Amino acid sequence: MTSTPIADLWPTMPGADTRPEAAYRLLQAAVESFAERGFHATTTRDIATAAGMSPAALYIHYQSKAALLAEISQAGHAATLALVRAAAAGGGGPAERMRRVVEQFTAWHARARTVGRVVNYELHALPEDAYALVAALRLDIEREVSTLIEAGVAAGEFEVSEVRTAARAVTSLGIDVSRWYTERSSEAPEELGRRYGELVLRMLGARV
Amino acid sequence: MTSTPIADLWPTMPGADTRPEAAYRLLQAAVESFAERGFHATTTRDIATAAGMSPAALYIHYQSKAALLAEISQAGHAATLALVRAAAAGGGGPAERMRRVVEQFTAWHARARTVGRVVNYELHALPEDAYALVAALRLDIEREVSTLIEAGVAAGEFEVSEVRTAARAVTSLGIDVSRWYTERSSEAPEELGRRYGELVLRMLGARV
DNA sequence: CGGCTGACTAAGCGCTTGCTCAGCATGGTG
DNA sequence: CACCATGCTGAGCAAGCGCTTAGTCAGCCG
Repeated sequence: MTSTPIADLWPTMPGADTRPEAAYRLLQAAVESFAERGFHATTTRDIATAAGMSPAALYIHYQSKAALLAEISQAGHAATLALVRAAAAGGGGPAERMRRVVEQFTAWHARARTVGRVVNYELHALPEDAYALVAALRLDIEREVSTLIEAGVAAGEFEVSEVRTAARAVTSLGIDVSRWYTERSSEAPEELGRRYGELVLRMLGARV
Repeated sequence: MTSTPIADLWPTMPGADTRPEAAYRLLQAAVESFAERGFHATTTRDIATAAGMSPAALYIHYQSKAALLAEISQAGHAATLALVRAAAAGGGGPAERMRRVVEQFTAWHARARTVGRVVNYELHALPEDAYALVAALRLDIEREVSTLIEAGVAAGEFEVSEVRTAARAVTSLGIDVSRWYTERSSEAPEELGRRYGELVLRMLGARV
């Protein structure tokens, strides 16, 4: 509810955004419902009612209930990958860049936890072609983290025995935030990000 | 499939286990289905067929589909809590005990990943009374970890700024293993446990 | 103004769902 | 032998599902 609205995930470039406002409302309602009850427990009537329409109106804007999920999942994954790439590409050494990645990755999963839940826990409900697309994006995110860890090891800033396991642990920590974080959590997303950044750097053997 | 069968979660004390074999088969089939497709996407026909029976036979052994889920979730949580308590209660200092907890907690979520998925990701589908019971068990697990961290800080073995956040991170790492671990994962559950134990100790500021 | 278009609804179709029930085979007991 | 409890099946019910269809209506263009 107070989490980042879905509309923030779509590019708002002038002219590029011709989607009718009703389609956004449906998307937002779908995110909320899928996150709370899961894809299969959500009915098209739930989504349509929450968006203030009749069930039939949904099919004017989307081909199916699964198409809604696919759109949410793809946009969510694309946004996450962009966030990680931007954080990793900034200035500084590997440790500084890793801290930035974890801070933002974690904060995103806390702030956009409803989208995050759909993105991370409704993969199995995706149609096969949408799944393939999304799986590639997930691999890219993991690779970005792995590359950063390798850079840190090469620079002598990290001490890691198994890069893949460490990369798994780092992304895993962030992803799981979307499972347990609630609006009643005591830490603000940014504060949680800072703390997780600290924990991860120590985990990677960086002198902090 | 090659993950720990559900039967291992029930006590096999002589005399205490009067459950008919067919009930175990249903339980096992339900775990497999719930883990793969989720509770709501699984039909009673799926479960019954996988157990080699007609749909009606299910209702001789369990009151409802939800009762099957409740049984799985409660047994799974109870087993996890027992595992954590046993690992934490063994000999050694806080660091040694924490290493043991993480090793076993992690290995369990890898080995029993199908049960783990149901336990961690189908909570929302539980009837209210079963949910309350299970939520209490989850709190106990988290408290066990928090207490151990506090002991480590008091003994000067850990250096942690926020105990609750650190405890969240530790349990979070283990839980998320059940999401991504597959039988094709390169590391055996025990090896993954050892690596995660190492990472967590460094995260907690222990000199290792 | 008439004609058209695109967003929307009321009604409901075909199908699947969780669950029920009457009845059948089996095996132990008197 | 009769009797019955146990474990199960085949058939099927009521409810709810995703999605379709026929039709309404506001707004724009000439």
